[in-house]
Amino acid sequence: MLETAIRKGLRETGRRMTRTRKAVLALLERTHEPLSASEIFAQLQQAQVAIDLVTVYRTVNVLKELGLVLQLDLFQEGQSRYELKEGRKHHHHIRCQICGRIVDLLLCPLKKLTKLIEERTQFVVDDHTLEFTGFCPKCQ
Amino acid sequence: MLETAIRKGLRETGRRMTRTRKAVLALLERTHEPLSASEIFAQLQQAQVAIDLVTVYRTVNVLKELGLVLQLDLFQEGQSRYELKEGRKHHHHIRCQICGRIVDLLLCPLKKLTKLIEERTQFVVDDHTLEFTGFCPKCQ
DNA sequence: TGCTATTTGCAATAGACTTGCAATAATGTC
DNA sequence: GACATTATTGCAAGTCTATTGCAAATAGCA
Repeated sequence: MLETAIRKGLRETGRRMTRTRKAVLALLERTHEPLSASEIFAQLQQAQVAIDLVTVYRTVNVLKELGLVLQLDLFQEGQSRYELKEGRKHHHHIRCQICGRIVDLLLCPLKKLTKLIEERTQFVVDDHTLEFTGFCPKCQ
Repeated sequence: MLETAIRKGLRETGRRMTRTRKAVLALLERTHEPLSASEIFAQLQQAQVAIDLVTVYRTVNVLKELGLVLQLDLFQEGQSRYELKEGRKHHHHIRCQICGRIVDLLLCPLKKLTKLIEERTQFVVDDHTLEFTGFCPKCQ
């Protein structure tokens, strides 16, 4: 179970498993799209979980620090989204400009490119974002 | 000269060439890194150009609408940057996490990938971001 | 030069996210 | 299981980026 593994990570960094952390984790676990802080807040409110938006921000940041959650900044959305890492492979996303639906792209073509960039620029590449926008089948 | 071409684009959309638009354009023309609104504001202040930050935002938005300027959202920077398009090829960037230096990557490997994504997801792909972070030679 | 519509600056506002602090709750110890 | 310690929460306030309303200034044309 996910919760037990996470409890361990929390304890190791002097942190505690709390009602609100459980709730955020459970929500991310049952949701199959990356969620923004305000979406997490709204969904938990609807599920009768008492939580403050501030706590949502603090929670996703803790989960990010523990390496359990990934922060995404999609193309010109103006807010971050969060998704559970939980054994998932590195991947990217495409978002529909009309309905906002986000679909995972289970591929990353950038290993070779990263090497090329390191050679050309003498940078050490640390991370990258690659996000697409477009129009989904329903909205075309 | 760039200004004459731009004056035309402005007139065609019922707009005017103004002191502040000239100043922003000239700054972007002589700068070789994408600039944020607050950087444009600060640099113009230093150059004794009287301009309000609001006007900077409005100006870059107009230039974007005219297709003269590109808006970039680099990886987790929390602000947009703008660069002159002016006959430049589509390209991407890498930013140093230490000193913030931004270097152009004069390549884009995504044509084939875009096609593949369209086949797999049935989306029509409209745009993409691809930005790298890392450590530049001086900061390693 | 003068007229009119566009643009500007200022103040106020919006939205995402963070911080300070007192109150609350989770964990280890007895 | 109760207690003490320390992390966490909620609330209010603050920060930062960006936008909007409106009166005053100014570009472009006759």
